[in-house]
Amino acid sequence: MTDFPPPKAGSAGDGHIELEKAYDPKAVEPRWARYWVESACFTPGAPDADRPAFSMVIPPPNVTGSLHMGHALNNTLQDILARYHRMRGASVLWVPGTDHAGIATQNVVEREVAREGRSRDDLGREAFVQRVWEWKAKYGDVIVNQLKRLGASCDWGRLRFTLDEGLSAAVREVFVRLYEEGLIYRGEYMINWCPRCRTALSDLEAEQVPTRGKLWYIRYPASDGSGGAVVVATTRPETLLGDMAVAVHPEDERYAGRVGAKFRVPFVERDVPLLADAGVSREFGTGAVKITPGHDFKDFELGRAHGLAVIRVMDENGRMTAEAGPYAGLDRFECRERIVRDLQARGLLEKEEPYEVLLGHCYRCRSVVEPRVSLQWFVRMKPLAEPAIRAVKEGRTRFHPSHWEATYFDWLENVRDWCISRQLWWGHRIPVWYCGRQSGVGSRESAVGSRQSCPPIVARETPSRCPTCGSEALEQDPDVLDTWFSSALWPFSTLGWPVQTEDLRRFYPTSVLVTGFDIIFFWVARMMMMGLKFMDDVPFRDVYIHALVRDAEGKKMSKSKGNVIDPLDTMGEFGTDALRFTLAAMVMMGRDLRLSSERIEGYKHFINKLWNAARLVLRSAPVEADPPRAGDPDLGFFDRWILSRLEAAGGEVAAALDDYRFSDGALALYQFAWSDFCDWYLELAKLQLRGGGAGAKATAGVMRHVLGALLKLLHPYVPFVTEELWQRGRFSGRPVSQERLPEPAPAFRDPALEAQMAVLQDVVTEVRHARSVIGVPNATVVRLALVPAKPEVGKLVEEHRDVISHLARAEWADGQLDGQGAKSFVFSHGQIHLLWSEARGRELEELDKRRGDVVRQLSAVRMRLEARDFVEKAPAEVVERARRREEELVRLAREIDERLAQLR
RNA sequence: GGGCGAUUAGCUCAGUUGGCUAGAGCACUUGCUCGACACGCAAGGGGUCAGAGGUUCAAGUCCUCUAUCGCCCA
Repeated sequence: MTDFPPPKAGSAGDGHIELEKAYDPKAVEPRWARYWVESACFTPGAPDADRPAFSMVIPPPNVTGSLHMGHALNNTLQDILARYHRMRGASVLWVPGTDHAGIATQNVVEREVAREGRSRDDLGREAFVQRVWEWKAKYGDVIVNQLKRLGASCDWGRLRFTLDEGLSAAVREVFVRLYEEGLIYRGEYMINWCPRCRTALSDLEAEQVPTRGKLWYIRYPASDGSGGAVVVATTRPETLLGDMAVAVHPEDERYAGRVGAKFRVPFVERDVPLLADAGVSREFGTGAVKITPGHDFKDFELGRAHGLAVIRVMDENGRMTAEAGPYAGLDRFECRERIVRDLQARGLLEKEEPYEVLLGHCYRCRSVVEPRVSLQWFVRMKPLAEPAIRAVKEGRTRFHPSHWEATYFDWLENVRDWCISRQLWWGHRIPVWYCGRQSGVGSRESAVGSRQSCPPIVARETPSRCPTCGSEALEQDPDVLDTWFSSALWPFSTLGWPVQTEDLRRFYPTSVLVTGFDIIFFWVARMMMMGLKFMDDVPFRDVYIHALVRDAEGKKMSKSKGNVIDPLDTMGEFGTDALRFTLAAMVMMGRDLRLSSERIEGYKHFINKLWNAARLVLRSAPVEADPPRAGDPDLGFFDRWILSRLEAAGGEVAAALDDYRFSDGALALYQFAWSDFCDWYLELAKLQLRGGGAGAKATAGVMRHVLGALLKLLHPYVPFVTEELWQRGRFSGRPVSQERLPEPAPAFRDPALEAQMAVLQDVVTEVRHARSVIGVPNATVVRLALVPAKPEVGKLVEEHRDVISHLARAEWADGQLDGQGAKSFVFSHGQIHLLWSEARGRELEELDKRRGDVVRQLSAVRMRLEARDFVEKAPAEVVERARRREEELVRLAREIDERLAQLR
């Protein structure tokens, strides 16, 4: 392990340490980020029977990417878990890596090449792929470095890339085995095609977006020259060039008797039959629809059922083919306009009306995708989906929050086969070879009834000759696999599979996957399928699904809207810890999180507060101060109180994080640190230290102990400031990231004492309130008398007179102050009298106001107590509480009335 | 069309299996250079828990319906 970064000067040298007045994250964070990476302290270490394994794989960001708020959230949450479990003593492995992101990366490099005035075809496949690798070598680490800067405690030595050798071997192995088992097949089907990217897409990659379009009503004249016609409604008139039929619902009387008649498709002058098919909706348009088996999903199926031929009128660039007759060579959208114009000219356009259509858009380039018949590779999903459904039903993998299971089931239960081939150059080349020069590999649209005589060779190792005929003229399938195909293997491919590694044995299944709901289908479900298929076990025990980061108005952040909050800017302005804590505190189960820089600034203040609390502790309590022991008689009331509160806070954080309630843990620590520790304990500790003696020594020990424990508990959330303070405070010779979280120490828990403290806090607050009401200046020490409502309160107040007097800036008057012009206040624990006659106070209004509250509450409590069945049916304890409350309110009312009578 | 999730203070959100006076942060008002911190301290104002009905001794919490908003799938 490398040495700590050099400590700042400024220590007093006698065990008391002086810190700067304010925390400066910029001066601290880069140092620790570098140290954590260089010291390689986040490796899981050697196997150890005493240390349970905790593992995660990072959702690999695209190599083209740069850190956005979604990454910041996702990785902050993972890092909290990693650091928390590491500090709980687990052997933690968090595997980092990046994704080659086929289309996205290819697009980026294509644009780069285009700036040189060339296309990828100009370069040729090999040279282009080489360019992409060069690009990756140059820019591929950008996001990795940003993750390091975020503090992500990954085992950076195990950084993986989906196109690495090992991961490629995994991809080949999976492909071959699925092929051998008949779960991968090649066939000619309707797929989504992006004419811009010139590749097939899976169903998921074609996003259905409601789009404003039109519905055109087109007349197809009867072929018999009778002058009859059928009118069809369509949103895509240009496809009529590929029409092979017109279809109606079999029970639609409007077309009764006309089924079987022929009609003429305009422009191509093709005679097509009127078919009856129950799949046709009678409500849509005229009830008659055109059937284009080559360019529509439904029509393709319908065409198969009725034995219609498939013709393609559009090519891979979205241009019209020779089959489009007079329109050949036109772009698809231009063609649509021309067709509509020409229909109008021929009087074949009945009408057009506005219509909202669901249009598939390429999820990478936003182009409108075209349904297109082509020869592609597919994964048969049903047999893989079934075990994935069962694993979640049986609770072998659990979703958090669990309602996402419904989404998961819904997709898997209706899943369709997955088109996995992509007509790209950047990715895992499909491990299939075809024998013979004439195999027609390149033309994926003519392979039906292909001339090749030898079966395709599907192999893990690149073959040198055809096993069937011995020919050496082999050609590899030109396509690459869908990027998500390799992502699906990520939980085991990163651990070494197909080699049976030690890592696989130790860390598979991983403990939890942390990801956003938007990739449940794309990624989570597919990993489940592949993990169960090839590892015979689920890939992760838990799936924690978090929501999206939005702007303050709840809108999705996007560059075009200009509402993006850049995590890197934020980290520079407020500090990484502030950003991390904000994200963790705001992430509520399954709900979007509305981020604003005000919010982050607020938590920056918290970090500074922590810094200053440490500043006080480190300057006041020497390094050598002994940690507290339960039962030590030197421990004061308030020492025991803060130790008890610390126990509670530690327990809350652990319970919260074990349950993925990140925000509950964060808020518990926020409350503990700010309210309990700073506002109350440290103020009391100052007093205690001034008293000197054994009590002061014990308090110094408690101050350091609680600060140390707080730093550990906060460390998973805010690693930088805690690491800095741990080191500056000389808490141990190791980084806090390598420390163990405090073990639960139930001996320090003391709920009865906490209840007493709550009474004291009420008393102090009440005196402060009274001062404020009657306008006593802050600096003035006021004379105070207190009449306790109960003997216990009196005893408690007596024991802590000095403390109350200090915190409330008051000095005790002996005996009553009545009749000396004192102002009086009535509250739950008694009456307060303040000697203050200078200014006209607002005592009367205050008493009146309080009287109103008391009367209202009293009537509510009485109503309950007098209700017929309450006393009989409610639990005894609830009834008892109500009775006590009633008594208290009666007393308050009486005392307020007495006082008011005196005053009036 | 099917599904999921919301609706609580000006804003963003908590609120376990129904049970004390519905909480927090931010914002707001007032007063503060008391030896950690103005990135702060102290005190305070602010809510018919979307609406209607029901179950119950008791509903922000459970059930039904309505309204509005968001997301996913087709």
